[in-house]
Amino acid sequence: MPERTNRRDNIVDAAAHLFVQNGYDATSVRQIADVVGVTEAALYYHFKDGKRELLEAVISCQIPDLLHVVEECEGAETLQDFIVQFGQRMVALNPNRLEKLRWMVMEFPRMTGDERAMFHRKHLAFQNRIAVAVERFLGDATAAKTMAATITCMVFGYGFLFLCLDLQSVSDVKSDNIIQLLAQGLAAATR
Amino acid sequence: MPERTNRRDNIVDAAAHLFVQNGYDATSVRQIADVVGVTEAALYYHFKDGKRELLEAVISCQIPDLLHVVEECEGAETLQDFIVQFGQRMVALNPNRLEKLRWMVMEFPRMTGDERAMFHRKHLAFQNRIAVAVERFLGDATAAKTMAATITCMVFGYGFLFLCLDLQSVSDVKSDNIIQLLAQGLAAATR
DNA sequence: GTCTATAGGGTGATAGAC
DNA sequence: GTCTATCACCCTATAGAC
Repeated sequence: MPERTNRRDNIVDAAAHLFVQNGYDATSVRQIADVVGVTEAALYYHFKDGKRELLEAVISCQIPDLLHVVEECEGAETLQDFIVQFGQRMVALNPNRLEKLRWMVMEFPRMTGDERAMFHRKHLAFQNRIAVAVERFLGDATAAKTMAATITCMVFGYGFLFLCLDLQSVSDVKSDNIIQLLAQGLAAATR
Repeated sequence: MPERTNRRDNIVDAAAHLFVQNGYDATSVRQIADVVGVTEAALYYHFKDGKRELLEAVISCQIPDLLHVVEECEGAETLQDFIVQFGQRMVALNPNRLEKLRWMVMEFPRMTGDERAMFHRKHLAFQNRIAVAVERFLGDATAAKTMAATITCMVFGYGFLFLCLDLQSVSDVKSDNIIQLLAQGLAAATR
């Protein structure tokens, strides 16, 4: 394995881990080099533009891909069932998916236009996939888009508040109850 | 530690602004001192424990207070009306309220248990106030709590995705449509 | 490609004069 | 309370040997 792995990729992986864990500013190039097991100088050979180029590389490979979560729910037979399945799968996601998204929020102000556009493209693809999935229950494309946006706001809002900010440790409201209420409501709103 | 001098408050204000704007790590003590118009040494006289104590002071005065938003909606005559009013007021909030919350998410991992508890207390007060406000439409305290949690997830999710991550600039879904859909749905779910 | 060595500057923090 | 002067350390980045 050591022979076949690309050093550049190793560096990006290490940087990604440290950036997400401690933040870009709190992570030094030295720290990254230590984790990879090379010197700083070697690192600057691979990334001529230094730390910022490293950030760029990390951003483009750290945008979480969640399309598969939508796919897994496409067998649902009712809108209510779809929302429940989707919500439960999203909440059950590997916690480091959320860590990555938290980090995106954190670094967003320092991203370039291109980097932001990359994130937007990926997120819109996700949201559109949801819209397509729910359109068969609604029949109307515009309504489906609004529905998809509503569902994503809900799910990410829960993630940020209850998981990132650890509200779950002090609130007795359970995610299942929120999901049930939302699913029932949104289904009822379309009848 | 006698009373709070005026200077001390000036320092906290300057630090708060810089921390929220650029992040804790990217802000130097020197920078803060420059903005206030004193030297670093003077700053260390007021905050014996240095930069970390400064962060502590900033955290405790930066947790956004949103209770008044709930109060302003308490005249609503139906649940649907309440949600619409509340959602619109939240979206219309001064953008720097959201900046502060974004910053809380950013710095959360480095907060102490006490600092997190302070945030949790304040947020739960907010959420409970919503629960009390909607209880008259539901009659059931548990259902009101779930409803309050759902509404906050929705509103903060919109804030993070569409405002912090600027999804509004690339999505054609408008906040009003999301709010309307949610309000209609949640009202319908209780009938 | 990777190393050693080092430049050049910023950082948090302190001592002691006023 | 505020200053000047200074510390020891860490940072990003580069030059040149191997």
